Amino acid sequence: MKKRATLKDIATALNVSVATVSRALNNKEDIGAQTKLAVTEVARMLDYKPNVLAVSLRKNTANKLIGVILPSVDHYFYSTILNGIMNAAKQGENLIIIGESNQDPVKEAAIIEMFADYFVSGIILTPSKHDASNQNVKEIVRRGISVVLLDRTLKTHSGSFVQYDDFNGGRIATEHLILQGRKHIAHIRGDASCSIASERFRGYRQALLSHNIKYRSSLVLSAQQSNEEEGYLLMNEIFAKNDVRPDAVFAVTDDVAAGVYRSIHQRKLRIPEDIAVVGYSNSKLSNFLNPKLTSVEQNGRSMGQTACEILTEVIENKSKTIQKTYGAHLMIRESSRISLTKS
Amino acid sequence: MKKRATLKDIATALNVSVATVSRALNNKEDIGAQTKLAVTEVARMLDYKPNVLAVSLRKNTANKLIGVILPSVDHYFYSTILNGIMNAAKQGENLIIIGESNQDPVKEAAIIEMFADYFVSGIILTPSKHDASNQNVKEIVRRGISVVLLDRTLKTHSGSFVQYDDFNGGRIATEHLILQGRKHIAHIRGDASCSIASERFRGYRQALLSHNIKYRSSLVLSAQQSNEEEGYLLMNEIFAKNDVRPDAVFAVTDDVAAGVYRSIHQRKLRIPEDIAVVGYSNSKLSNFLNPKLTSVEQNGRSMGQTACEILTEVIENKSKTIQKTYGAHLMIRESSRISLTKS
DNA sequence: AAGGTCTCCGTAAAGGTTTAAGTTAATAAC
DNA sequence: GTTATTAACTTAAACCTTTACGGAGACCTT
Repeated sequence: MKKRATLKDIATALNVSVATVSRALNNKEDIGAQTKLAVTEVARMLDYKPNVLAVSLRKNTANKLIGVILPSVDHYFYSTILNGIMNAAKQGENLIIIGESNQDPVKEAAIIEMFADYFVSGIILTPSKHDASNQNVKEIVRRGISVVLLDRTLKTHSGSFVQYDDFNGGRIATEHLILQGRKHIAHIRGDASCSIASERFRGYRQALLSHNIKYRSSLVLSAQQSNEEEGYLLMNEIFAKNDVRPDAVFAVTDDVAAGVYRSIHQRKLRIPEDIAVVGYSNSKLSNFLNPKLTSVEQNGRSMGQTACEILTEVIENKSKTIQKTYGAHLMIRESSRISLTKS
Repeated sequence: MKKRATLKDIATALNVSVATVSRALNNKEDIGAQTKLAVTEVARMLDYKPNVLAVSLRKNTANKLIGVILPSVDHYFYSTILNGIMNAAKQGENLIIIGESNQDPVKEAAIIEMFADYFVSGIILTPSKHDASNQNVKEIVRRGISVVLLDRTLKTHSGSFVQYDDFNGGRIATEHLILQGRKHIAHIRGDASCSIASERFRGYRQALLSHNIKYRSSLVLSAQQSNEEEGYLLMNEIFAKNDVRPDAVFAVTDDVAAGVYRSIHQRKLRIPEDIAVVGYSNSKLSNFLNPKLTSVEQNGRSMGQTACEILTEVIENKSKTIQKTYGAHLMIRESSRISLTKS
C-alpha cells in the first residue's frame, strides 16, 4: 500500500517546479521539448496518475463522471439500458454512478443531490411517473448539470432526450393483428398515469379507427404493476365480461403477455389459432414462451448507448440540444400468425 | 446555478475562522456551545453541504463511495444482486459506482484502477472466470482498499466473501429428482473453468452416489455460454446419444432449462410426466415457463444486500474478515412432480 | 547598445476542507 | 499575586492540481 506518486515527486526528481511538470503532462504551451520528454519519462517510471479528486476540486467539475438514475436496475429493460450506457461510456474512460428511484420523486431528488455533491458532469435520467419529477429535472438544469432524459420525457422539458415512438408501437402491433384477420382485439394497457402506456393505447385506438373497427371499452383493461400475475387476472376478467370471445390480445408488456398465456392455456385454448397475442419490449422472455411471443422491439441497449453518446456531446457543448425518437419495429413470432414460417 | 456555500462563507458571516466552523459542524472538541449553535444555524440558512471532493482529498479517501464490479448488469441474477447492493447502500447515503467486466480480467483490472483513482472506500467484486482475476484481487488489497468477493470466490483469497453453497444446490436438486423416482438423470453443466458449475456438478455426482445410481458420462454435457439455445442443442444431443431416454434433466441455469423445454416439447414429450426438469437460480423465468420450473433458489437480492453490509463493516474495521455461505434451497414447482399440489 | 520579442520556467494563489500547533483570556490553584 | 490549567478560539500547513503572472535569458531589430 505504498503512496501514489504526485506531481511533486516528479518535480523533485527532476529538480523543476510542479507547475512545469503539470504543463508538461497536460500538453500546455510554454514547455521545452526535452523537459517535456524527461517529465513524461519520469512520470511513466513512477507510474504517475493524476489525482482526480484534486483535479476535480481545482477545475470545479468532475471529469468523466456520469450519473444514471433508473426506476430499477433489476427490471430487464432497464438493465439492458444500463448495459448500453456502460458500453458507450467505455470502461476505464468514463465512470458510471448509479441510483434507483423506484418511481419515487423524493428518492429521485435525493439521488440527484448526491450526484451533484460529487460534481457529476452529466446525468442520464428516466424520470419517475409522478409530476414531481418535473421539478427534479428543473433542479438538475438549475445546477448547470447536463442532462438527457431516457425512455420517458416530460412536457416541461425542452432539453435533450431519447425515447421510443410508443404511439406507433401500439399502432403497428394492433395493425398486425388486424391484418392477420383478427376482429375482436383486446388490450391490456398500463397505468393511466404513465404516458408511455397512454401512447400505446392511443396507437391501439388509431389502428382500430383506420381499419374501421369499432372500439369496445369492454375489451380494454388497465394494469397497475404490469406484471405476470396481473396479466393473468385481467385476461380472466376479459374472458368473463365479454360474450364474444376475443381473438387477439395486445399486452402492454411481455410480462403481462406471459400472464395472458397462462389464462388462455388454462382454458385449453390455442395460441395463435384461437387467440393471437402480441407483447411489448421484445424481452428475453418473448423467446422463451411457448409459442414464442410476437413483440414490439424495444432495444434498450442501443437506447442506452445513444443516450450516453448524446450526453457526452451535450457535456462538451453545453448549448447543444439533441432529441431522438426511436421508431417502432415489430418482431413477429409464432404467437400471432397461423402460417409458421421460421422467423 | 449559483455557487454553493463553503465553510468560508459561514465563517465570514459569523466573523470566525473556517477552522472553528469546521469543528462546529463535525462535532469536534474545542468549540463553544453558542458558537456551535450559531454555526449550524447559518449553515442551515445557507444550505451548506460539504464539498466531498475537498473532504476526500484532505482525508485521502472518498467517503461513502462503493465500487461494484459484475460480469454483466443485464443478466437477471446479477441485476438482482445490484438491486440488493443498492438497497443496502441506502440511496443518498452511499454512492454506488459500477463497472462491467464481461468476464475479461483485463477489463476488470482497468475498472479496478479507475475505482482506485476515485479513492473508493470499498469494492464488491464478482471475479471473472479466469485465473488472472486472482492477481486483480491482490491488487485491490495491495492498494489498501476493502473488498468483498461476491458469488464466486478464489482459493488465493483469504478475505471476506459471500457465496452460495453450489455443491449442496446441485445435490438437493438431483436428490429431489431421485426421490421422485427418476433413474436416468441427465445433467447439462456449465463450463469446466467455472468453479460454480463444477460445484453443482460435484453435488450431482454426490447425490447419485449416495443413492447408488451409477454415474453415466453420456448423460452429462457441458455448456459454454449457458443460454437457451445451448440448452436446446445439448438436450438434442443427449437424446441422440442415449439409447435409454432420460427421465429427468438437471440444468445448470434456468435459461438452459428453457432450451431443454423446447427440445422436449419438440419431441412431443411431456414435462414432468415423461421427463422432469430442474433448473438453477429460480429466476423470473421459472414462473413463466409452462409448466412452471422447479429451480434451486438463488436470492441475488439478499446476497447483494449482505455483501454490501459486510463491506461497510469491513470498511469501518479494516482488520475484520467476514465470510458467509448461503445455504441452498429448492423451489419445487410443476416441472418435477407428478402430483400437482399448489406451491 | 538599447529596446523588443519570444521561449521556457518558477512563484504563488486558488479550489474547500481538516487538523496540528499556537494564542488569548478567563479561571483555578497556591 | 504569580503561576498552571483550561476553554475557545486562530493560524497555517497540508491534501494535489491548475493557471495567471512575472522573470530571466536568448535572440533579433534598428
